[in-house]
Amino acid sequence: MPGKSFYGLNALNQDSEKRRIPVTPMKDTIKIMILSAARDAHEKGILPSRDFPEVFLETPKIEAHGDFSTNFALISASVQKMSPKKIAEAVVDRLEDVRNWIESVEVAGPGFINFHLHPSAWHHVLEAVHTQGKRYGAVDLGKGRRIQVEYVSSNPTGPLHVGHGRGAAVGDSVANILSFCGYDVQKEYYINDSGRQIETLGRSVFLRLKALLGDTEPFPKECYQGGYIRDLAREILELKGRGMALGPEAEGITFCARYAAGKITEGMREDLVRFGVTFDRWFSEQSLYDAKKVDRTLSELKARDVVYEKDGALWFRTSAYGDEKDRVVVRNGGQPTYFASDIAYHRDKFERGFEKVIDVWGADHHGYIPRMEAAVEALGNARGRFKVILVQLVNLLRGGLPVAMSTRAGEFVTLREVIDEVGKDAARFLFLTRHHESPLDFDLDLAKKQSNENPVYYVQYVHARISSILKVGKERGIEDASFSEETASLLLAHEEIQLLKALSTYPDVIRQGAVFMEPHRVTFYLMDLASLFHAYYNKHRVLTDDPALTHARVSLILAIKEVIQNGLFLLGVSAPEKM
RNA sequence: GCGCCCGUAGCUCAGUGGAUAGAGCGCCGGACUACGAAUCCGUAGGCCACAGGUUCAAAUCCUGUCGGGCGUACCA
Repeated sequence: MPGKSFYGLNALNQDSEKRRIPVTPMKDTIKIMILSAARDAHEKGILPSRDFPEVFLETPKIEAHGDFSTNFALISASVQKMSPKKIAEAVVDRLEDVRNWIESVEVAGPGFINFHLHPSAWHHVLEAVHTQGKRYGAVDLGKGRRIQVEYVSSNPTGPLHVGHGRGAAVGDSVANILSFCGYDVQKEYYINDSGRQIETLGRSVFLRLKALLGDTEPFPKECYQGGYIRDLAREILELKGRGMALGPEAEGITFCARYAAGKITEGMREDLVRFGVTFDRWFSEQSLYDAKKVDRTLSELKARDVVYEKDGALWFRTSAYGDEKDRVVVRNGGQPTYFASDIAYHRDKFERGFEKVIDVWGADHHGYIPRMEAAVEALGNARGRFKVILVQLVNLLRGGLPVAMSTRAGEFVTLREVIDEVGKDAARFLFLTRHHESPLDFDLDLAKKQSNENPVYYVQYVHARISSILKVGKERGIEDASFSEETASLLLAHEEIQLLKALSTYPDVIRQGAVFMEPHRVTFYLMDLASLFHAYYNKHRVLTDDPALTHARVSLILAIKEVIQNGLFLLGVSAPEKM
């Protein structure tokens, strides 16, 4: 116990030590200032209650309201039974500006406390970015805890289309952000390589195969219509000869199903690699059956007494866990439903030791969420350990007009085609320019445009531009761009302070992106930062006649480059040196 | 019918209860003999769908209404 307080004193008293730990974001430091001022006011008997709310510090939209502002006094009013203004004044009177950051503090409006900081306060941000480098913004939320993100998981019955691309972009970026924030993340793809759909796939290919040999039987509507089915049939014909089509149907279908599913899965894997998405594991549904895990799951459900028989089928009492009705897990006839294997799959995930399990689903599956949550809970896992991220659909446009897509007719624009046409970077970035639950118009023509209409290049251009400046700088003999307190203090232009402020909020953006699992926050942040940089660039020269100022500015743009690169990486987008 | 998501500038969208609601695009007018003009600067544009409620404070939370999307299978 004595050690603890000693440590605290020690850390506060040594000025030089203090300077070496600018790692604490500015906001936290100011929050602590406010709290200790409030405590002090309480001890002096000015504030009656010692029950203080959490301090929210925000950056006001209006510059006249300061660099930071807090509603602390307002939300304390009811507890303290005092007017917000009086509380605010009591706090302001006792603020101890240990780091000498504060230029002025004022009580404004109904009781806001507004902080105006010295420009020098912001220079520490630059130090933080330089010392932390690639780790800048990496708030440790996960502390090494294991989390799994499962995404795409498209059935191997046809190629990936644009909608899957959005799911891939969102899932992959969420996984990246969580990983950056200290979680031990596993990226997984679930392959539905079993059941009725796969049988239909096999039948489709088998029938096309027979047709190749002159069979005139009409092709059923419920079969997969796409041209890729014929291609697969041709491959099989080449591989196995005519015997396959003429032999027993059941065997033919089974072979075709397995062959087609394997081929299609392989194709999806290749498309995803081109898209910059790689998984740690591809998990086969069939493997659950092979390992008897579906059976064992059903036994466990029986043991837990959450299933019952009715009309010859086995029902899961999901309604007892918030679902609107009970669901069948084994059909009349003994066939397990997909729900059964999904339960087994999620049981397996938790058995593998993940503390949290995230599924990224298309919005058309949202009706499935309550039953899956019910299942997870019925198996003894706390509700919060399972989360579904819903991704809304994508409307594909070309020049503002919708591109006709019909999955059933087999006419759709594949993800592969989109990547080939607009490029991986543009596609991934644009998929992340919306909240994932908001529908997205994806315009192929716009995605290709190398103009201000296309935000990808706007952000990447910052990186290329800075790289270019650094190159020129190097030619002029500027080698050292490391942080230095003396030169950093020369960064006093309004645009420079704005950039430093923007850099200081990056950790917050990342934290929110991780907590809410919303990568679009990073996208928007990057566009804002890019905008500030471009404005700065057009107004000020980085490479000047003044060596000290040049050094300061080079170290500033280096920090911007670092953050841009880092943010783009989290989105799965490259940061080019040249464009 | 019931459930979920959405309704914010002409268009596409941000906005975890805070002060005067923000971007981009589009329109119009400007800025390169200097580090990359894929850039920048300047105007204009709003009953945050509507009506109540909660509170010091609501685009944000609650209830209802209207409009759009999706779901509501012994399909996935």
